[in-house]
Amino acid sequence: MKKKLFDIISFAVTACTEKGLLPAVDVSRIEIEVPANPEHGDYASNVAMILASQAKQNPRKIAQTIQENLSDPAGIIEKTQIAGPGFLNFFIKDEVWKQVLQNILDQQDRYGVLDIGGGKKVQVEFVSANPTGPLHIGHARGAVVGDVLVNLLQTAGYSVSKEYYINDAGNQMNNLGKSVWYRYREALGETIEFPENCYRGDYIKDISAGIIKTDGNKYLAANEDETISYFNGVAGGLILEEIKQDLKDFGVVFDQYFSEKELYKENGVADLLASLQKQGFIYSDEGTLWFKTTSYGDEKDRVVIRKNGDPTYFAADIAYHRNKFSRGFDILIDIWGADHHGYMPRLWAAIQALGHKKEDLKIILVQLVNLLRAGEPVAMSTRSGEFVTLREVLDEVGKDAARYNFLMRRSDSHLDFDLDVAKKQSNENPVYYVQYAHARISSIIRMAQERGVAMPAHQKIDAALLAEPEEKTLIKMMARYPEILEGAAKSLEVHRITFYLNELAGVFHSYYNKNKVITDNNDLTAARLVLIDAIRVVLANALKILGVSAPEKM
RNA sequence: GCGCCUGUAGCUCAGCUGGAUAGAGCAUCAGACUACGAAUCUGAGGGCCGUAGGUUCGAAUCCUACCAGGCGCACCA
Repeated sequence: MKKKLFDIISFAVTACTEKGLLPAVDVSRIEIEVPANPEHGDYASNVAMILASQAKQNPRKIAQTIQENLSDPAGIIEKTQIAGPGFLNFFIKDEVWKQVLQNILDQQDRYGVLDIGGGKKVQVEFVSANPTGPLHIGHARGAVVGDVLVNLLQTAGYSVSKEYYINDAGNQMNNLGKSVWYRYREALGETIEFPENCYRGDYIKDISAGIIKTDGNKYLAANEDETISYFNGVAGGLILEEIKQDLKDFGVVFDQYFSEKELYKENGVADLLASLQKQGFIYSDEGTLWFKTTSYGDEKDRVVIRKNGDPTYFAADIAYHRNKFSRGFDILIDIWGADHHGYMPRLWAAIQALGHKKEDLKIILVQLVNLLRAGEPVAMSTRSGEFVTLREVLDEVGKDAARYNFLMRRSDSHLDFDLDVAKKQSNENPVYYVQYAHARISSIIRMAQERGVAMPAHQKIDAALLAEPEEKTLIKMMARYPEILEGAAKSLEVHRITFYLNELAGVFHSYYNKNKVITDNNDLTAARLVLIDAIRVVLANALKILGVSAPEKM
């Protein structure tokens, strides 16, 4: 709809220019928006105000000139008006709005599918937690945001792949093996002073107990380094499997798990660094290799090879991102916890050195979750083993409520997650509000069938009967659903869908309380059944993007 | 000290990338089931959009400086 109006307006502006009424002007900056106040029309454009400075004329006068030169071959405009400082307001004919009901019910679950992505290949990398312990509630937010973003971009016409980067080549993994090793010896009777940098969670004890069960105490006599390295692999594998299962139950299934170790195969990292050094992006200083990230705006250069010869995490990450691009992705999206924000400039520097544009790597920061219990902050740390796992939240709050909860806020705003409130599973939880609307509609349709009123063919209803204000509002809101998705996809802001859903459900509930769907008037009943069926489709489509179920009964 | 994020109703947050009279939910108060599902609805109160300047037809939104909170500032990941 916006697009149609944009064409009409720019056509009119061109006509004015040709007639010499307006100088040649740039039309690209004009905007078409939905006014907050319905008295201002269905859509409003700021053309005249934008053009005012270019054309050096009074905006209201320009608006009038444009208004007089509008042509509307498809006949969608009921009337136009000039208002305020020079807005050009458009009122769309009722018949045009009613047409969206047909569109929705013709397209069903395809309604809202867009082609703005043009099939471009996008990769979204998220969660990517080290397999040193189970996922906790802090990881859950990033998991949901990433998963929903993928769904959204797919709906918008991108070809999207979701990837989990397994950070399994560094010190932390070694500490994991060590932790298991200490617990192993402890379980076999030794008294152990547990080191500071080891993981203390109970899951470590479970893993060592498992090893004892199958292999007994034979590692006590074995080479310690080899044993730790072996335990490391065992523990990492087990934990990763658990992570995958937790994510799956949370509705998140990755297309690809990528191990950091892959990058080191066939000297991959070293070769890349050598070639970058040849190009002058890397220099050596007393046995340390530095990447010149400052030449791309970072505040200081960064080490890639330490004095002791070991590559840094950053070195591997450069190789990783080159690997991603080499797989043919046009756009990369990384989702990080906001505490890593300081890392952004150096990674952008790296991909630019590799010949890519900064815009080709988008980084979404997800603020950390502030965990509360009855209003009191809860300290969390993987190392100490004090944390609330994703699994616990899933078991107690449920997938739908947990996911919806994380989608209620912009990702870069801080989020308080109060366990006592979330676990209550009360109607304070907004997810039920939306699901209830869907269940209610399903129930009405069921009821109609029980009373012998079949769902009418949507092409045959008399849409003019839908004359209640709420009915018009509902239809217009549904017509805007694709525009909401487009805005969310372009800005990578998934929370917009959530807010849209709340609003749509709200208008429906209000409508429901004022009007009966099943009435004595057969034509009216038919029209209203079609209306609510369309609402049901839109609710279900949007909920599907969020990965939240649309129940027919609750 | 430097950098990033945030500051909007008592609380938790939106505000469509600069638009018309700043909106929801929760909480408070007053109402609505012999009606397709009351997990719902109707109404009321509640605001110096952190502060001060600037940009322009127009600012919660953009710029600058302060203030407050969070997070970073490793040859950790």
